[in-house]
Parts: sequence; structure tokens; C-alpha cells
Amino acid sequence: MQGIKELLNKKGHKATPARLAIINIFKNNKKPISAEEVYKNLKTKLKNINVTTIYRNLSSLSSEGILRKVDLKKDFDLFELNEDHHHHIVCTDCNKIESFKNKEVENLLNTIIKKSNNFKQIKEHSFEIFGLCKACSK
Amino acid sequence: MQGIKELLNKKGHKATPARLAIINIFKNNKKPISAEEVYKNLKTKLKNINVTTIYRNLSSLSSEGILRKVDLKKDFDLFELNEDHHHHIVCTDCNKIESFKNKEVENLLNTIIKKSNNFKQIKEHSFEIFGLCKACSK
DNA sequence: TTCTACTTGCAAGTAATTTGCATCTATGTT
DNA sequence: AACATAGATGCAAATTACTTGCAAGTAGAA
Repeated sequence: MQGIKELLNKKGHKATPARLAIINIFKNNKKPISAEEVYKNLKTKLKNINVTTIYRNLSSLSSEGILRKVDLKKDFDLFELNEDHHHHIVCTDCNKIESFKNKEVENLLNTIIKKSNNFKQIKEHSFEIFGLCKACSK
Repeated sequence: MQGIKELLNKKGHKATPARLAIINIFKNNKKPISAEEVYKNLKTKLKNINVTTIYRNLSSLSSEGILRKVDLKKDFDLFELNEDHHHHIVCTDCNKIESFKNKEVENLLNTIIKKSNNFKQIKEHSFEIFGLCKACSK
């Protein structure tokens, strides 16, 4: 937690209780979660915490690269810690989420960008899989 | 346009002017577009057309597999014809969209699903690239 | 031509996220 | 340790994309 405070200050942000608690939730949760889930979790720890604060922090932490927004075809945004790049397989029935890493994806990106006429620089990419988990595909 | 009408009827849907016009827009437009864009385009052709009709048709055409929803990190949904599976590279500055196909992606999906403990059946996937196009990366 | 299920337009409703503003508080500086 | 201030927060209201209810319209089978 020491490093986080300094990191935040370096970026011109204050290490407020709300912000530290939010980061902490993500440190302890390895699945993408929504603003509402963060809020429910925080309410028990910080009296008077407001959803707006969650939204604002998720947004700023994401643009600083501490969090990352994940697109899993929900009608709300999901976030996770922006550490060790990985992707997800999501069960469209029960919402189980499995993470995976794959270095082939990087090679693929390189191949694709080389072939492109209009692009030469990739900033980010999405690669998410949707299916049925074993329990739900019976 | 003949086949479309029969296809719709077969699925229990009527070939209404609005629905045919919407499909036509997608036939003539090879980039993902939003409900609002479809609406703007249609207003000039069908007097009295309502956005609600667009939304309802985009939704039903998508669940029938005629259209497909595309996730390009916008705050609105984008749709395109659900023909020849492909992916996109999007310029985060000017929104230029380039399409590409890549058969390696299929192999990758197979490899990944084989390694998974919890999943064995893939229904769909997203693979989209975000970067700067040559014009915007100067 | 008639019947009926599917469609549409319009108005009102949702739900997630954002914004305005007054108040508050970490943090660098005395 | 007290101060000043840029950045944070809470609350309420606003935004935006999209959905729903309902009465009236229409395509398509018989």
C-alpha cells in the first residue's frame, strides 16, 4: 500500500480513503467488477460513500492505467487491475469468468498491423470469448 | 432483395418498408453504424420513421443473425451485416475503421478452449484492435 | 377480402453514468 | 504544527442510449 500512495501523488492525485479502499478491492478481487459491485463492497467499510465517488475514481484510475475497463457485453462497465495482460472466457448463462493468457495474440497483432494499409501503431485490443461453461452446457 | 423477404417471413417476421430499408442501409454500408446513424439515413427516405422502430429492428435482426452487434468501445451500440466473419482496427482519434480477416484467430480459439478447465464450447468472441491510423499518428 | 399476429409511432420510463456546486481534505509549504 | 490550495467528495439534478406500454396500422396466410 505504500507504493500506491506515492504512485497516486506522483500523478497529482490524493491518496484518499475512498481511493485507497477502491484499489484495495481490486487487489483482492481477480475478476472484473462493476461500479455497483465496488459500491456495495465499500458501503460496509466507509460510511457515507457515494456511487459518484466510485464512478469518478474508476474513471481516473483507468485513465492513469492503474485499472482497465473490460468489455464483456454487459450493459454496464467492468473494471479490473491493469496488471499482467490477459483475456477472459465468459459463460453467457451463469456469468462465470475464466482468465487466460496467450502469447500468440501478440504475434497475431504484429502480423495484422504489418498487413494494414492504414494503421501502423496499436494502442490496445480486445480479445474476449463467450460460451457456455461445463456446468451450463449440459 | 427477393431472398430477404422470404428469409424474414420464414423467421415469422414481416417484410415491412422500415425493415427492408434498414437492411438495405447495411447492404450499402460496409462499416459498423449506430441506431442513430441508421435513423438519420432513413429519415430522408421514410417520412414519419421513428427511432424506436430502428432500435426494435436492430435488436430483432441481430437475434436472428442477420445483423451483428460490434463492440468498439463507444457509448452506443454499433451494428453491421452478419456476413463473412471479420474484425476491426479502429483509430481512436478519427474513428477510421478498417476491417480484416484472419484465420489464425480460429486456431487460437481452439487452442484456448482445449486448455480451459471450465469451458468446452465457444459461442462467439470479440477481437478488435484500437490504435492510431497513419494520418493521426503524425 | 378477411383475420390475426406482427409492427409501428408516440410518450413515458429505465438504468448507467456524468455534471454542477458547495463543502471538505490530503499534501506541500511555511 | 498550522496554512493554503488543488484536488476530492456528497448530493441532487441532468444526460444519454435504449426500452416499454399501448392503441392503431399493415403484411401475409387462408
